Amino acid sequence: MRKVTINDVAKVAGVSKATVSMVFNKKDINISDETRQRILKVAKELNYIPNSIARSLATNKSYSIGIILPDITNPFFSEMARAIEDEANKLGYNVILCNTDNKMKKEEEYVKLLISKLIDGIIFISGGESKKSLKLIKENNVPFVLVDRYIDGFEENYGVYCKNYEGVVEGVEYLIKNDKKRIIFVNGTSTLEISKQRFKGYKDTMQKYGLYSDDLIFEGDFTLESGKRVTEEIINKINDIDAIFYSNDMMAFGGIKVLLRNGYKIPQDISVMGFDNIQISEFVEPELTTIAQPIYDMGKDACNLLIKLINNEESIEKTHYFTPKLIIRGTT
Amino acid sequence: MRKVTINDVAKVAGVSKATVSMVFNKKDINISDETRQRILKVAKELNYIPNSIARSLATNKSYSIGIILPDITNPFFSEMARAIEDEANKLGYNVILCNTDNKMKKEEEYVKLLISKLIDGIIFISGGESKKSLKLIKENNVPFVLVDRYIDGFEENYGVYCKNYEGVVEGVEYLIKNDKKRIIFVNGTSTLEISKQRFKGYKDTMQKYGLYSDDLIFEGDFTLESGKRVTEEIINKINDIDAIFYSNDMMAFGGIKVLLRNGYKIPQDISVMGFDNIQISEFVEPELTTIAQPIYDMGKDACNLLIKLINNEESIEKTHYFTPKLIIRGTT
DNA sequence: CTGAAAGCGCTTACAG
DNA sequence: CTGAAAGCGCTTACAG
Repeated sequence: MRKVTINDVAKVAGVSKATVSMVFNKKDINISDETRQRILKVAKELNYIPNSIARSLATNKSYSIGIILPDITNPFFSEMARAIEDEANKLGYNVILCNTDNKMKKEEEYVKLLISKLIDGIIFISGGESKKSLKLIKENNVPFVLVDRYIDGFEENYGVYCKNYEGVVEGVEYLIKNDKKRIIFVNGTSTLEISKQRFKGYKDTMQKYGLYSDDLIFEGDFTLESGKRVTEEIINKINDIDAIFYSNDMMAFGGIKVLLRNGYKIPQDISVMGFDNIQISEFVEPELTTIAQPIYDMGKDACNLLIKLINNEESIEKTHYFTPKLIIRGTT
Repeated sequence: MRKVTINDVAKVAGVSKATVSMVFNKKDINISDETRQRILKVAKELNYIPNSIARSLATNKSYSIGIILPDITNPFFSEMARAIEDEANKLGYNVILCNTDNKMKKEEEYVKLLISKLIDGIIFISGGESKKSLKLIKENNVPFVLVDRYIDGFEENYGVYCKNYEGVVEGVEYLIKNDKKRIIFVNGTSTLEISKQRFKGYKDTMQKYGLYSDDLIFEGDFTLESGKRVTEEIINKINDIDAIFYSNDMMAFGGIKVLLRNGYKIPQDISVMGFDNIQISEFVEPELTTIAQPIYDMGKDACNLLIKLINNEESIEKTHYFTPKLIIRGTT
């Protein structure tokens, strides 16, 4: 059961394969309507599915993009991936999924793989410095868009980010306006640029109101587990806490568990705020007050940007900054 | 900046491209160690990355598999996808992600796309009957493995499933043993085979103990929203509820919210049980008692099975059934 | 131990 | 309006 090829269609329709090719690629201005119809009919009868691998080899275009991210299991990334895939599909591209677990080695291997598959472009949510990977990508002239995670030295590249600093400022201002004074900040992995930005937003705002103090700062790694661990540490060490600002939602969930189990009432005893607004923040009870990143829009935008790059539509703004938004729910 | 090809490597190394090809494909038994080393060295210097599109065209193998699923944003599927991608990657394959939203039309379009990309195999988590899609897949001799969702008329095909019936039986038995008598069952989309199996597990067990009654049955569609909606209906209609068995975790989360908001204490007033054991079931407080599907193992197994099929390793069991397991947590 | 040549299924100037 | 031919970058018998 050999697959039917363009040759089969051409033979049956009594034309050359060039003509068939043109019809299928809509470069058929010069082909008589009669011929076109005949070709289309034959192709249908034969259940012809064009071999896009052969096509890619000839055109040097794969209509595939790669999406490199730490872990699809993390709701933030799965929502992002969903947005990207939706948009890519709409524009005729499909998406190769790559989970890196923030490992530089895995990133690099995936990049090589993607290049070897003649990928048209890459959406890259980096797990760290990603030096070698980015070098490879650039050497091979593969268009790419960085998302979410800033990378040192790549400020000049195409990227879609969130205004982390402003988001945290808005959150802290809100807490302070509601008479919270002792506001703990739980930072994420402190080597990441986004963590630095979020922390700075907190620090600047607290200092502005004369509320800053070093001993209010703790550090997790963006995981639920770390949220639990840090929160236990917090309630052992610190008295009279008014609120805890977790720099992402996952850590906030972990924190809420620990607080509830230790008899704290949320928000009566302690207010809790997160960052991201992943879907689950509405699952927990009370629902999480958080700084919402427009995750879907960011993914969609990143994909659009990438595909514009692929099509050589230059002269576009290189970096896009999305504005996060305070969403007040039950934990404050 | 043309990409470097096998020809470039061959020329610089002073050999034919056939020799280079053989070295890169480990078919180099016949090649002198000296030549091999020289080729490898040149390749490295030139940063040669083989063009696997060309390779695919020549070998009719893409080392890509497609994974068709309803929605990567749903934690059950993202955990599954993660398992599949991990395993695929380990075996040298990569994964094209396809979200269908349970739409038959989207499934079909993706199948065509995957076939045109010479995909080696497909992992198919169907969103319904999927007749046309499966017909296409079969006509084109693409190996495939069904996962999670049974499809009528395809019992004879390769598939990886969970023993839904047994799982629910175990859960209901457990509730009954703990003196629950009025046990509500919230079914999922009732047209799906998995829903039928889960419902039957409930019905048989309840009848066995003389506890069955039609008015204890409700129906959602596996979404959080439907869990909320149905639960509101339940507390308006039914008195003296001992427990609610939701046929997946997402609906249970929705239900828990509604129960808590209406002043019910869990598990003191009402016990709650879910099905799946997605990661989030540990995020909520109290943590969800649920029937755990071995999601990761199932995904891993499905991927392994598929790749065996791709390699023509026949004589394997066609259908794999995984046994779910009761996990007792805070809601019972 | 290595090379020349055909072929995978397309696309794309070019010629007519 | 349509076809012949070259080429995309590999692999794979086959010959020596």
